[in-house]
Amino acid sequence: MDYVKLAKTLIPDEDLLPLEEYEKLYPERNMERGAEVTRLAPSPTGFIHLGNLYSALADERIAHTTGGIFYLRIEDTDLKRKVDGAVESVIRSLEYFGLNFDEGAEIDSPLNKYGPYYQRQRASIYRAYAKSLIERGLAYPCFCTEEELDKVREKQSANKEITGYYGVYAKCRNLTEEQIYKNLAEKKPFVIRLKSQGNAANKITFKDCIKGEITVTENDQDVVILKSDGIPTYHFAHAIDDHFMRTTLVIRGEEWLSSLPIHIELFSLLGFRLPKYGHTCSLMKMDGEIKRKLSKRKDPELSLDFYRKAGYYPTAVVKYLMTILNSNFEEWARKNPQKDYREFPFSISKMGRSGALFDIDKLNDVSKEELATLSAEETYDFLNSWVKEYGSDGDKVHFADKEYIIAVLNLVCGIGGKKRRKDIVRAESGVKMLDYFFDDTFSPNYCYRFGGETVNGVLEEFARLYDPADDNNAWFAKVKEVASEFGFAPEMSMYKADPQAYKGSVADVAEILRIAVCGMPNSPDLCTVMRILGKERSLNRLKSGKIAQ
RNA sequence: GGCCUUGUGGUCAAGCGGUUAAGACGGAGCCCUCUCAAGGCUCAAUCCCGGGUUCGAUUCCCGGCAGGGUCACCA
Repeated sequence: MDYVKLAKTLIPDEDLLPLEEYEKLYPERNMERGAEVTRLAPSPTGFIHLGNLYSALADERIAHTTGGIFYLRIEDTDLKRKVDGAVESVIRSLEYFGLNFDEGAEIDSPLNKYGPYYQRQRASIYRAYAKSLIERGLAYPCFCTEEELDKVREKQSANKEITGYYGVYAKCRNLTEEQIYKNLAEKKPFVIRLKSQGNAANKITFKDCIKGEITVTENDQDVVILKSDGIPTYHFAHAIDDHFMRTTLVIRGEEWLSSLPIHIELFSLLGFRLPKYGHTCSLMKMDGEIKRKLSKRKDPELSLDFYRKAGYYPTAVVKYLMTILNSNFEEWARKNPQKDYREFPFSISKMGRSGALFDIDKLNDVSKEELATLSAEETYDFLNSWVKEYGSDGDKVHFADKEYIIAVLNLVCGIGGKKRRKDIVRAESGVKMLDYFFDDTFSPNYCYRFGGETVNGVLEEFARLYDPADDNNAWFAKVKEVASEFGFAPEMSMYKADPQAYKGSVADVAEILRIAVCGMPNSPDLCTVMRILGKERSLNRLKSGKIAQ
């Protein structure tokens, strides 16, 4: 068969360059030894999720700890799934979490010499190589319809055979020249399939950077490389792009492991050197008794918006991911509390081999610790940025008074004090816990454990004694005074020694005051709370906290 | 179902022939204390099962079992 003629007929494009030209156009990158080129290659189907961030973080860390390049390529070969604005969203999302691309789609960089970074714009490269494969007798047109393919698949699975287009099932592989041209003349749509040279009986061992040694069987499937619209499939585009973009390390989800043999064959037939691969495990979740992959549809915590809305500090999410990515990260971070996580010697070989359950408790802990490293000013800025985007109108008004909020934060967080409080886990709940510092959001739960006479008496008496000029000691002395007056033990030790002799202890008196002032039995240092609230507001609350009789 | 892959406390996990089997989160308790938070201390809890190999297996081999992934003109 005249393959050259066939190639020309099938791919008549005139804008294709000789293959060597592409090699010259996209030369090997000039980099230090050991520098890795990694990439994030999402399809613009919507919004990226935690799993994407997880693997992007690995990509980014490896590229940037080795002095390499981290770039963005858009896999938009399937236009049915395209969503507008997705690319911008990917970039902005990663940026929010502190990950930046060095080059790629929509990235303004002088490094953009390996583009275009949208696969749709790279059609001619793919077609040039597909054409060459046809010329070499390594690819052929296939006229099978989807219905025919479905039928074959059904038959195969009924016979418990391996499904797919291979061996005797590869009908179009052996079409004669006449049949091909006849089909072409009839304008039958066709795809270009790889004429696989492999044999499924052969095993190949492959070293994955994350999973270690794995054995796979050689590919014998005549996979589609060019779809009927002339656009390549993932497999073909992957081989071409990662070769010409000079990717050294492909990090991708483990769902790709099973198609690795296809890629190995493609790289080999195309004469490209195989990049290194690292297949990441997926983030899992417990669904009742079942452990399963985090799902876009079922699990809101997979969406990155979830973390923004909930007000997780972006670095906290990243650090949480780091703890899963490299389990020695936590220990390192503990030893180097002042260092940026970026200084951590990230290692791909330390990545886990099996899927980790997503652990929100752990995230909360990391987040709490992270927030506790911020100054009052920084905390304000973070909370304020959350309020601007997701807060209520009331929150916005509250946050306009920066001075007041800072005073509150200094107390709530114990900033500047000897003991740092770690109350704020994330912005949403953090902002909410500030509610009682404002009259319009103060919603008390008067859950007193004493009767009206006692409560009202304590409240009235304390209001009479209260002087905002008092320091903590003087303030507490007054609480004790009130305690004695109403039959409570002024010292805990006294109460413990003889509980029967008292109505309760100072702690109970403080609780009464706290419930009146804060609307709940727990709060940070009450004396300071009252000082922040101011005399008038404090006194009002002592008054309105009384039990109606 | 075929193929690939994984199995250490509830979770993330170190350890990779001999260990009192780290650490962190979560849980329980104690201390501190005007409450809460923080902090300090303590405790409970793990090598999937069965065979080998070996003086000795959590570590190596085989077989079960249980998870996970994948079998498209989607990526």
